[in-house]
Amino acid sequence: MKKKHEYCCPIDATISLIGGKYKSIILWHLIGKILRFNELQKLVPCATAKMLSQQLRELVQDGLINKVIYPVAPPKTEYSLTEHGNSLIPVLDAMCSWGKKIIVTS
Amino acid sequence: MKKKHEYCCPIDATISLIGGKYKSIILWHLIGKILRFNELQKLVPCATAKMLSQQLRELVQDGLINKVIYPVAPPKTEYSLTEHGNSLIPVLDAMCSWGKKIIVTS
DNA sequence: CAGTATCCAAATGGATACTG
DNA sequence: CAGTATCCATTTGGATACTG
Repeated sequence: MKKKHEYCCPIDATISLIGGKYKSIILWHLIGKILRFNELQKLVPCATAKMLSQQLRELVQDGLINKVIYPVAPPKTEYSLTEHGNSLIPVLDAMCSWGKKIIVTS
Repeated sequence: MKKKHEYCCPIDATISLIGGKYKSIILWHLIGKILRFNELQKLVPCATAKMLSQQLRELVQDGLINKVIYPVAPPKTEYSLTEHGNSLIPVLDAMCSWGKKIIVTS
């Protein structure tokens, strides 16, 4: 997902940030919500814990989501969309609408 | 890009069809156009010929693009969006708009 | 022109076990 | 709870050479 060279087009830029296998799914679940790690695990059952934490880490690095760690026992973390992440909502909505159509069709 | 299990959400379904590294870029270039293989190669320089033909084949299989082979010498083929492919335009547009924004910002 | 074949390197992803 | 570490299998992707 990281590219050092220049993008060949705007779509390329978008894909390089949200093209990860589970990234758009994670972002979609975070729209208007604050979720903890195990809540995301339940919502994205197709991703293993390893994959989930990896993708979350990259999304944090790319400034699309916030991660807040509460220094309590047992550990508690919360993930939410940043402003930048919120700007993706139109993209996620379009993907979701199209996905719904092909699910009922198939 | 093929999944036998059920999708965990609509976004998942969309990703499984257009989540390939170059698929959305190819589709975007085909909006309102009919392009030949070598034209697509120039437009998507980040993809090798192998990758391009592979992704095109999958897109044809998934019913998103048409491939027309003209029985002439030298060989000539043309790729275009199907009706189903056209229904993706809102998704591609959203991805493109967002990509433009992050390119100027970065 | 429009690809395919082959070989190989790198990235991705899953299972299991473990930690603060 | 919220992860990380390790190992390993699969997938992806690039380079090069070749074909109808």
